[in-house]
Amino acid sequence: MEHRYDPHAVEQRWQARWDADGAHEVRTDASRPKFYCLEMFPYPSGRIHMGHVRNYTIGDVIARQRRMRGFNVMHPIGWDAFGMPAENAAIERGAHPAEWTRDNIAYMRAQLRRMGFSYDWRRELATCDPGYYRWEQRFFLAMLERGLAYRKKSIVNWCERCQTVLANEQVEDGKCWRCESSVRERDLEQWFLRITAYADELLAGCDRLAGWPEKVLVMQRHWIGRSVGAELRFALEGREGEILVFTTRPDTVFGATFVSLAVEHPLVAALSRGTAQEAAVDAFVREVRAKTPEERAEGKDGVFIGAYCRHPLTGERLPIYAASFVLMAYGAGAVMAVPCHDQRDFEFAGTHGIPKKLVVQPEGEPPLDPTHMPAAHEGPGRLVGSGEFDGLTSDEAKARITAAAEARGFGRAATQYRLRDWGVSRQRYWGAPIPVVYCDACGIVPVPDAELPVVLPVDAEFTGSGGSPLAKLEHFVRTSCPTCGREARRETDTFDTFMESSWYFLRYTAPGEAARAFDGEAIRYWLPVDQYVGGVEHAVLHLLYARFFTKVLRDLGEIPDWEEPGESLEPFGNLLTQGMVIKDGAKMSKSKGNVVDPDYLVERYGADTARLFSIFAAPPERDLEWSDQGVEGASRFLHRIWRIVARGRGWLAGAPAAGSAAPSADARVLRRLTHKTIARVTEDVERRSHFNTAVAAVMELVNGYAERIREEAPADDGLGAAIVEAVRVTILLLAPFVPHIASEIWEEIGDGRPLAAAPWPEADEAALVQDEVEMVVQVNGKVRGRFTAAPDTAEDELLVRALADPKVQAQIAGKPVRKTHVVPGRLVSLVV
RNA sequence: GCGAGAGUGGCGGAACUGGUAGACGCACUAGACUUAGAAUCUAGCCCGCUCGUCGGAUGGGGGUUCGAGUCCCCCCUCUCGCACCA
Repeated sequence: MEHRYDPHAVEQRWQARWDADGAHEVRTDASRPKFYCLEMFPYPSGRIHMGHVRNYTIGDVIARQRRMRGFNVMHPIGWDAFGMPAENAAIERGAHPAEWTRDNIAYMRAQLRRMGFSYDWRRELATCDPGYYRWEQRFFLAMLERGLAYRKKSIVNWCERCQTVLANEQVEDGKCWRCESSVRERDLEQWFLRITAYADELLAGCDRLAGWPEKVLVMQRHWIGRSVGAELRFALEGREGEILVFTTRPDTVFGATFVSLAVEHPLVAALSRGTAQEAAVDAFVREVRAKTPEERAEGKDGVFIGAYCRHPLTGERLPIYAASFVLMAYGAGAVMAVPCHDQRDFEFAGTHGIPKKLVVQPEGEPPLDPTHMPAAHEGPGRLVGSGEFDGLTSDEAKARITAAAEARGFGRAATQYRLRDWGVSRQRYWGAPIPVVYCDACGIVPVPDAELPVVLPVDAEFTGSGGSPLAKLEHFVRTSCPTCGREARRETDTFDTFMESSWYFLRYTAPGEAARAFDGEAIRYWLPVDQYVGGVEHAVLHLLYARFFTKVLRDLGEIPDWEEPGESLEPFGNLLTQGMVIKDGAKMSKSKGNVVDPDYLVERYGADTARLFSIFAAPPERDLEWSDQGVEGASRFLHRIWRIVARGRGWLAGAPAAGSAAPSADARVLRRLTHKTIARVTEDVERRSHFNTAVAAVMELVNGYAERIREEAPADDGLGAAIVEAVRVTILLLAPFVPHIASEIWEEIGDGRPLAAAPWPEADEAALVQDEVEMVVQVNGKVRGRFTAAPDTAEDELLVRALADPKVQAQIAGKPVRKTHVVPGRLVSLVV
């Protein structure tokens, strides 16, 4: 052991040793309990950033601690290697996306190794590898066969800058989630995955995810957005046909005084044609469709389309409007408008002079007057003006009116979701090719399994304009139809990269398998992921898609079901969403110029300091404010431990003296601190995931014995033994956080076994027992005195001792004590 | 607007089920060591004063309780998510 702590020498030495020993390689072993610890894999952007350091340190602490606990721990890493930055680099710098990605992976892999993360590197995978995405192509074709993948022309979110389509989840505030430019609507033929078919299971599964943050579950439930109501049909007046609407308020149907259609609704053009309104409707539709989604969200505009429909129950004539706020993509793209009981319809009716009809009267309130209501009444109540349904509560009426609609043939119960099917086509090069062929004679033809993978060709040109480079590659596009053999065209779109990240955690269980996607035995053993760690920004995107994919793969028979029969199959048992790394009040980003490079940290202080700082500065789920001085503090703590141990190495390394018959009070106090610390750290790491307080507890322990370690052993043998125990425990408890320095010190003063084989310490209950506890005496709620007593002192006795305190007597001042509370081991409370 | 979370020293943060508020770290102050500095060690470090085992203090106001940072009600501020989903 060197006199002075040299992090680089220590870290290189142990990293080399772990590699040589295959220390973190794991195999499926049914005889041992498993623990699957996973962090969200990185996009190989070039270099790791502090967010990665934090994310992967948290995961590594958990992985290493569970290993010490005896679990067979799988801790894998890989690369989310497809995506637009690689293509942009090609356009800007001429580097091929494949080379750019490969070089980035090489650099970042070296960075992760220098951090000392305990990955099983044999399981490493990159999603741009054809050996990976070929399975995805097969899953897609299986989905196609089952109708879970389909092609349709639809209005899509188009990002001009990225020249591609975006899923709804990738549009934030009307802007592209990656480049933040405005998104426009565009009509395109796209491939979709039928995630809506799994809406109910995805929703039900949320209730079983007890190990997820409530906030993420709330976001997912809201995103799925299940609403129960009815579909009702309103017959057109004077011609064949009807308007289908979805409503969650069938109880208010008698209050409908008009019907609103989305401007994209086919009946808008059809019904207005030839009427006096035709020109006005055309102009309005053009105006609205030219708007960006956020512009469109501003007002509640609309126009009468010159046609009427009939109320299904009263036969009344209702005008039909086209309205900007009605969404074609939700429900039937049409709504029955009930001004008195829906605020949007209320406002719309006001500006267009449409009558309002009250049909729900809130109970226990004076009757509402539709002509003087300041706002719609959207709450419940009893029905009025609704014929045979008058007097029913809203809830009763919902059921009765829906039943009536069904019986009379103008509607039925229906459920709608906010969730839309997942559009997976991207007009980009650097992604997995979609394995289908278009044949003039046979239509859409899947690429036969034997011809998979459809490999992404390397010889594309990257100009940055004119759409996908793949479409310009004749030798790729021109192919023959697998069915009829005639000339055909390949699909030139590639998959959304969220496809690859939706199943990588399954592939880690059998990374080298060339003949099949998964090994069922391995899946059954390792899944679900016991702890998943990643950024909250994926609360709906990645985490919803991955849950969906897991269920689909089960239904396709690709993976076994590891849950109880009838339960939703969930991939991630526990989820920890870590906060962002902040500097000067803002997220670290190149554009803000507030980035701290992990390489600099590791060079200057070493990986253990970088790890310790990112753990200690804040609890994991909260944002972490960067602090140069905080890093200094972390480094100082490691140097301090080194120094303390180096000072006492002469006697600390010897075998601990067996506990002498009657240890001194000093020794007992230190032993108690040691075992209290074990209990606290274990609780913080395993149950609370409060790694910052776990480290603080170890620091307290060190403070408790540091000054007693001199070059010479203390004269008190019992104390010497207690110190040796305390130091060893310190190193064991720190091992998951700062594994290099812990290994080095353990080699010097450990119990002879390698640290890798040392178990996590167990708190000794007997050592925790206190001889005496400090009792507090409160008078009228204020602390007025203290005394010490044995923890098992009787309550009567404690009361007597409390009253004997002169300070307490002074406060009581002869007044009668009206009430007493004794909490043994804590306090005596007196009221006068 | 709706939903979720959070407001504690100069700073990051502790206080888990109501029981000594401010653990741990940073910064700061004084002292020791040193030619000097760095490093290290020792002590102090919420505010106030009449310097006491004193008074006040966990965004503001009220309540429950012997006792509230913690529970309940009202208000203020901040962060995040969703925002015409019929």
